[in-house]
Amino acid sequence: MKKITIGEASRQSGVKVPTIRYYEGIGLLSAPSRSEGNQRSYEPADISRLVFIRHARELGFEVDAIRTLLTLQDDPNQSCASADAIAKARLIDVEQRIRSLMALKVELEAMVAGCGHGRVDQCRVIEVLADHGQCAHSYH
Amino acid sequence: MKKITIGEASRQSGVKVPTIRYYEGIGLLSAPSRSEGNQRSYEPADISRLVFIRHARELGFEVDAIRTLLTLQDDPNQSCASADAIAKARLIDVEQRIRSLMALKVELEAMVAGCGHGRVDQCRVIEVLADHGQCAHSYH
DNA sequence: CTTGCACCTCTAGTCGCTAGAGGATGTAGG
DNA sequence: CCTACATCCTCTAGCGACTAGAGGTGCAAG
Repeated sequence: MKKITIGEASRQSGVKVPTIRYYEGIGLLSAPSRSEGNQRSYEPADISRLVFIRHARELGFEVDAIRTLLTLQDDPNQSCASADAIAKARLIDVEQRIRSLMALKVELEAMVAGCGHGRVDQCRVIEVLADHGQCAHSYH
Repeated sequence: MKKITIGEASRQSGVKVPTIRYYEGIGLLSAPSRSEGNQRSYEPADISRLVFIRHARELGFEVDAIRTLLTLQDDPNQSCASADAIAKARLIDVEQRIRSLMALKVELEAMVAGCGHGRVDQCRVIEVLADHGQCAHSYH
């Protein structure tokens, strides 16, 4: 039952101090009790919640999605269909992003390979950017 | 020498009208001449510049990087080493992003596959987020 | 001449934080 | 007990790259 300060909570959860306060402000984390001197005092459950949030953020889930996931976590009797849907949507998004980035990689490689370190008027980087028709791929 | 309105410039360049004004505001695009009635009047060169900007943005270049690329384009006597460096940095960034996203994809796939559409207390999505140790990869 | 769309400027909002000011509290050493 | 210093508090403003909306003007077709 020892009190966990915000700094300690930050160290244990890996979430920065101002970010913890920010999460409280937007209602992702409920306001903890306060010490005599008005300092936040966290409990182990809050640390778990912060780890959950951090992990979800690292996986690219938006704050709104995390809010939904957290309400699901709080009530384990619900169907997990929502959580499943959120994860699936995120997966589709990630797959799309990977495809775009792969195409982009090809294009950048061609740009860099084409650049002979001469003057700008022979530079493929500039040329490709100026004229979309030069693109290796026209995915965008 | 017909005047190109901002709407027409938008259609031809693929850059939205408010975004064109925004680019003017941040100095990416110089302020065009105005009509009698104070309406912006663009020239073909402006459209090219907008296409250049749009293309670079789609490739993920930041506005600051584009600013540099544009000054290079304006003065073709310079060495293209800067443009080359910008493109190379971007390539490295893209490769890193692809690696992260691939690892993330694996993790999301495991989550979604593990979800039996039952109740939340058996849901792998929630479980994995709550306990980092469950991760397929610990890259983050 | 009116209708209605496109244009104008300006401000404020988006997202997920991050930085800094200016002050209070808590703790360790002397 | 005093001082020094880290940590905490609240509040506001800033980031990047736009986007949305209010409130008003210009212009072209019917």
